Amino acid sequence: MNSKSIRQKEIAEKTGFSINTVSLALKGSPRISEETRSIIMECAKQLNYIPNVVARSLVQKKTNTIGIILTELMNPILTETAQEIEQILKKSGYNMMLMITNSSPEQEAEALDVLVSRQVDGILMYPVFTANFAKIKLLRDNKFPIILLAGGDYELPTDAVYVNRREGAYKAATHFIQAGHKRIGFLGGGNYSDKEKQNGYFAALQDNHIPFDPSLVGRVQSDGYDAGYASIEELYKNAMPTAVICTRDYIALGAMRWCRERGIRIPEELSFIGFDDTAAASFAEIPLTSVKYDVKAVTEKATELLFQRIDEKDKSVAMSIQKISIQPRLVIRQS
Amino acid sequence: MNSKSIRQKEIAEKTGFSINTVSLALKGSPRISEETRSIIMECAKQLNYIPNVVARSLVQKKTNTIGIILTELMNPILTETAQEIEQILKKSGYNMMLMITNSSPEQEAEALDVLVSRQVDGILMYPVFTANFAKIKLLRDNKFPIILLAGGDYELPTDAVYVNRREGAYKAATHFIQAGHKRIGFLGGGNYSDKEKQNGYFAALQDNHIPFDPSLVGRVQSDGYDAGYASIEELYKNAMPTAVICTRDYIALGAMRWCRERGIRIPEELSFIGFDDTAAASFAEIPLTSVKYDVKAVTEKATELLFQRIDEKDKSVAMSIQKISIQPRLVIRQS
DNA sequence: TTGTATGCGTTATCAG
DNA sequence: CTGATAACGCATACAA
Repeated sequence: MNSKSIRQKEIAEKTGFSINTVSLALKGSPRISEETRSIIMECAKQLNYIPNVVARSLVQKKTNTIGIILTELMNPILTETAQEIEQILKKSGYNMMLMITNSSPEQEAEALDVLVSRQVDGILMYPVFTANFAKIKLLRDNKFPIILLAGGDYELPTDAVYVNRREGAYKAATHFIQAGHKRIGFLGGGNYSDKEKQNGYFAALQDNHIPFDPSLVGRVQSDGYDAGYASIEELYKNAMPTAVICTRDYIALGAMRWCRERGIRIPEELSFIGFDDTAAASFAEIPLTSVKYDVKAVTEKATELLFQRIDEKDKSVAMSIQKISIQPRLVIRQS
Repeated sequence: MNSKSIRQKEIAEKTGFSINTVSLALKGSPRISEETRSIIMECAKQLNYIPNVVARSLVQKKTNTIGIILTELMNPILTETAQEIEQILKKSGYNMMLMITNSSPEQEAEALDVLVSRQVDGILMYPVFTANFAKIKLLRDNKFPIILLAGGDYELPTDAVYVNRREGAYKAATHFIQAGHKRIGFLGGGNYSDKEKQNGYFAALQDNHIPFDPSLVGRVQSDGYDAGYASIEELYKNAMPTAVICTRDYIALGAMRWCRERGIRIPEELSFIGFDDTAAASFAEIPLTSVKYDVKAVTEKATELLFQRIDEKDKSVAMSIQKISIQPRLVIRQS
């Protein structure tokens, strides 16, 4: 891409060897004599030769690129996911093409198409919902390496590594129950992961023989601080809970602010548990108990699995589909 | 990449046309009759043809890929930067290869090399420091499109779009001075951007004829919440400031917590201003006044400039080097 | 309107 | 140990 781009051809002409010899020498093939190798290397350095990875990818049918599809980046969990994946990939000689879907199925479909046409060696994706499962299944059927970072419960025969949100909510509810709470609220949105959490909450109530009161389940319009602030009032006034599970830390923090402004004491009058164990949870005025999403565990397992799938493409044997579930952990603080 | 990868060749054989005709028809060339075009399109759809962008890139000498180099992703400013850039690039038909340097000059150099060898059409980078300026200059001299997202003050003839941190600190200090503060502290780290802020702080003191007391400048070891918490004590006890400018919101929030735990009232006894206007600043117990880093302005200007540089490569004319400075704005809250 | 020939920069195959 | 030749999949100039 320089003004005069140096190719192997130039250094072949300069040194008098064939292009082939140059190619072999540059990648340190043992078939080339030490002497000519050093001549070629020297010349390459002098001309500031930079290999053209695009050409190499074309002939090797391998781009050393992994596509990452995320719904957004501002969610701290996904930020960390992206960062961790980048670190791991780099160590293994891969680079990362990052696509953000804004939780739009159309953008997700587009991202999949783009990545496939760019010949990425594999894809890690945090799916929007189930909208593109047909497309994903098609890829999977063609042995394309693709791992989902969520949705182990999905009815889709695809590899997935995910945090068991249902279990997280179950643990949160159980924690409240053991502390003597009887009226435990739930505040979340309508998306799939929140539904999973809600199921865990229900299960804990049921296992502990606590009757379910529908008014204890509040709905939130978005998943930010403001939404928590805006939604807690209705839940609080209608159901009078003594504890509330919120599907995101920020929702809990917003709700806690609403309480603070009205003199409702936390945790004496009302307790909270959030999800994801974000930094904000730990340094809130009243540090928030939270269900920790173990990003490192997810990214490590997911990349490991992805690399296995990539290796498999050459061989004929293939592992069966893997659904790897990571257990969440409750980080107990003062809320 | 499918089990049997469909190429233009296959659809040429199937339809009886030449590969060339197929190629032209698929990209909707007007030179192909409507009839054969629809035949070819139909066949392509049926075979689920996916173009090989790698091959296309090789011949066109254009990858439609932009490299993004960031020091990290967990810093909210950089998270937003990455997300915004992705959105803008997508609209213009580009995709993004993301590299994280962990503030290591070695990793930064490596990232530059990788991106160049991958033939990206341009690079946007948030530089670690000045370590790789020779390399960057070399690229720039070869007309490689590269825009720095920081460091307008750097002595480097390269395009840059950045937020004027010096000006931000100047505004913060002036705000305090106008509120009657005489003993204004400064809490920051030793990196380049914090130095710039410190210079703005000095300038404001000087312009308002406030004598400078070295004990008012505190040093922080990292740039997180804990660092602020740990570092405010020394500054407070040694210099007894009535207001403190912190180089990051999190530093301020940590310091504010330390004060709260000791009954120091904010803002009556001690005021704070942070930098970046992060979400955490707005919903802190005492909402934090902060110098807003206008990510959207930076990313929009930077991509615009980058696209111009990319266009220029074809033409012989070239703009002179651009240093675009974005003015920060003080978001005043209750701290 | 369509087909032929050539090239993008590299690696792979097979001789020598 | 080294060199000639053919791929990789697509796009382009030039013919027909």
